[in-house]
Amino acid sequence: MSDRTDLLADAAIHVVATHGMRGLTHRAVDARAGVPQGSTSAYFRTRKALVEGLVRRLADVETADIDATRLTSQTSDGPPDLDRVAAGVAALLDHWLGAGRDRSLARFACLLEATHHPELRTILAYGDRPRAQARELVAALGSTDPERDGHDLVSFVDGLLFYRLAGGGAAHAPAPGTPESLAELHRAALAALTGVLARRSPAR
Amino acid sequence: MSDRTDLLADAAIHVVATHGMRGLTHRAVDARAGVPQGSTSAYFRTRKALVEGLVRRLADVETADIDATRLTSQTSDGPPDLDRVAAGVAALLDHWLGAGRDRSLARFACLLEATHHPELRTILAYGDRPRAQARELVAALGSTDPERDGHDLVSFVDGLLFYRLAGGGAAHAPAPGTPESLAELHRAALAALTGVLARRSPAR
DNA sequence: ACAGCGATACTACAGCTGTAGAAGGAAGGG
DNA sequence: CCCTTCCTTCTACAGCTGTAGTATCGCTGT
Repeated sequence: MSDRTDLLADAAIHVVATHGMRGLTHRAVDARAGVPQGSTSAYFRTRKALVEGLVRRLADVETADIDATRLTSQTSDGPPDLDRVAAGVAALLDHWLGAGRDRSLARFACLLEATHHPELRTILAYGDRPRAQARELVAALGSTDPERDGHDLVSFVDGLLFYRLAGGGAAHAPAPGTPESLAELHRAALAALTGVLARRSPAR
Repeated sequence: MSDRTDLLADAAIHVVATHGMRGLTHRAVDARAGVPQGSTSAYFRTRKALVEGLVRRLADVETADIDATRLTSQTSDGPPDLDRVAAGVAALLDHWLGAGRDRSLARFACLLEATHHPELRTILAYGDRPRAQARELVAALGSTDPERDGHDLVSFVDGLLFYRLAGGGAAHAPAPGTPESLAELHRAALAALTGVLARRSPAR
């Protein structure tokens, strides 16, 4: 994929994050990317192609993000520890809420879209990386059924993310990037992990 | 609100569920509702009004749903029991995945939309009923901080719902309405409750 | 220098969408 | 019986969107 393609796809992600799928038009992307009108239309001849390009880019960037955050082997000395894992999850969540906010919003929008466009779904699975990591994580923490527990963990974490992005009031939502946010997310992540792993040990 | 308005709003909900926010046009609603072209445009003069009508209807119907499912005092004899509460949550989830699927999808789409339209957010809070119930629930189960725990519970449950509607593969997803589905959801709900309440008792 | 070529930029146009206003028609009061 | 009033249906139209075709530019190798 060329340089221009990525630039446009990134602009498209921002457009979706700020104006929703409805706002995603060739011209809006041109405007956002600061390129002459018609460029997006030239690179992505149809709207379907544009959406697919956007999703593909999303998958690329977020997969890299996830890989960069080695949750388990982070400072690989010592045995896996619930608290440390929760801190890792919290850091990732904080990133998705702060710097990665646009991408998170775009991702949720695309997931919804994927409901009636199965081909998007497979791209948005991110090569199974999130779930693989979740499995790895719960397995390391002693899960008796990593497949199921990993699945649950991902769903809880995504729920947390969605809820803070678009759901509840701002009651329990300190600004991302701050220590308070990290502490809050750490607590919530711990709750998620605890619930998921409850059938192994009665938790701390 | 008149009879016609509700009919149109319901059609709009279905349109959003099947074609996304992007597919929500006056004419698409006309078609879906089986009314002559122009009707929707007459009842909801602008698109903004249409979306607001849709959201208001969503709030009405779903609030009724929630109120109908008295999770706590359901067969109010006996003390509140984690397992029984989980069963109640599972029943609600199953309803949202099955009969209420369209409404759930529309709700998520609107929540995303509400990110840049705050006035929708307040309507979609459903008069705080879901969170109030969650608070009530965790309080009855002995939470030391019902506000926070209720918040977490709602986010976990919504995550579960989103994930099964639009997220993961069909691995752990039996058809709604079946006993398997209820059992699966019961298990997941129990995990959510356990995690949220972990700091009170080390759970069953 | 220049022909060829790929990448980029521009333009055209058909169809869709949002919106408003006019026309038609049933219900109720006098 | 007719007039008024409200509800419903129809029509018009401006602007936006998706798409494809044409023009322009800059580089490459010869």
